[in-house]
Amino acid sequence: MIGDWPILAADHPELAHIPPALRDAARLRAFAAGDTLFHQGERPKSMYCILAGEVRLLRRSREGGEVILQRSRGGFFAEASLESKAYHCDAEAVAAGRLLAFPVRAFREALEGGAAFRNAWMALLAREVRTLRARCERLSLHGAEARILHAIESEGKAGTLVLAQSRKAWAAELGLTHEALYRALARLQAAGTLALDGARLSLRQPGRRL
Amino acid sequence: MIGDWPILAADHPELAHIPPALRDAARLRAFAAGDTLFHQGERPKSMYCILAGEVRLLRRSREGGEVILQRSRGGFFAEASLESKAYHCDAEAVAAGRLLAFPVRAFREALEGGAAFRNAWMALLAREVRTLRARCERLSLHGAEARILHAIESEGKAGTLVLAQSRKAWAAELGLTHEALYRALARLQAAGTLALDGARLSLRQPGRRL
DNA sequence: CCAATCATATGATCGCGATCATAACGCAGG
DNA sequence: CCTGCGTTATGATCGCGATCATATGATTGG
Repeated sequence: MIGDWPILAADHPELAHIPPALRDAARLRAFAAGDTLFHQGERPKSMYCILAGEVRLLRRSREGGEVILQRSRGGFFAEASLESKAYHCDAEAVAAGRLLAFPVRAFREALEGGAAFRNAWMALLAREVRTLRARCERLSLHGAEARILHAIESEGKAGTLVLAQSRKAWAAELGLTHEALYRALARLQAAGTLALDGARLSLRQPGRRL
Repeated sequence: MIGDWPILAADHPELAHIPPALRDAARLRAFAAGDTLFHQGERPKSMYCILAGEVRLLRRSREGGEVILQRSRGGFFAEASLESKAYHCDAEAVAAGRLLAFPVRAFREALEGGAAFRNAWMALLAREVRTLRARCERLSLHGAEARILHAIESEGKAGTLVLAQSRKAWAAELGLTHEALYRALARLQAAGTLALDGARLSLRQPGRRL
């Protein structure tokens, strides 16, 4: 049982609608880099929510091939394990951190039990789908500048995006090396397309005089 | 009201769990290339499921910038519109086709009304999230061959993937030009890594004698 | 308070994939 | 049957981003 829930929920909005019963069933756990959270083939016993650190879902083929299916640096992951009888991949921590483990049974009961939590969960999934689809479109653009502009227009508000992470980490999310990102940002700024102010990226509409 | 529902459901598995009441509220509609299904700012009145054709969700900025948020060639899209008060983007048809329109109100009532449909909907969203996350990881790989192998390992069964589309269309999904895909496939086949048989792509584990 | 580490740059080189061009092939429709 | 279109190829060229290297500023921790 977790004492400082309000503090947790403040930092992690996805926890906001967790009902008390499920909250009481949750367990806080720390993990180290290299830890394995679960193995392919096991039956899902918990639903996990990453609070800090980084976890990867990966599938190993017999020949040693390793395929990363997801990289999570926060929030729920492996949401489909709620319904599935067995994991289809391994979960390995890349960087130490903390997570919340919700027993699958309690999670399902919470979903059955209250419309509020259920709707919040469906909304969370639907938002995630929307974000991911936009990210896929962005990643299938060629050229660093196109991806940057796409990100600002699709994830920012009114042409302004405030980064919640380092530019280096953002580069990885954009499918670029950090060098390519730095250079593209410099080019866009030099061209007057973009205004940079720390974590704040603002589009400056061309042809608009100040 | 739609007469040939069983035929539709056979071709579109995502329709399998739609309850009778919602089924009766659905409307079948044809659209042409260039048609606009909805505009940014409008209140969502329907939940759409594409049966044929292609629809794009896009956001237009004042400066004429156009950002594609999603490209749908089948299945539900804009799932988040169930909860939101207004669309955040336009929906435009790129290729003529047909869609099912479910009134939002009826859809929500169906979700409230029966656990079976609700669970099927949540499972559908969770599966979509999983697929999309894997696709994002794939698109952030550099190199055509790496993306091909990732796709086979993550979407195929036992090292074999059967394409449901043309290779050219698959190239777009992999974020590659068709030329790059053809060449990479030829290279992988020449190297003995991959066996090609029409729409069938099979990994041949290196070192394994037949 | 200094050392270590990481983020932020920027330069030089090289390889891969985008792009443009051309061609064989299969398939559908007139 | 032949025509036309889309898919499957393959060749040649070029530009962008990956990679390796180096340097400075910021942050953290001992």
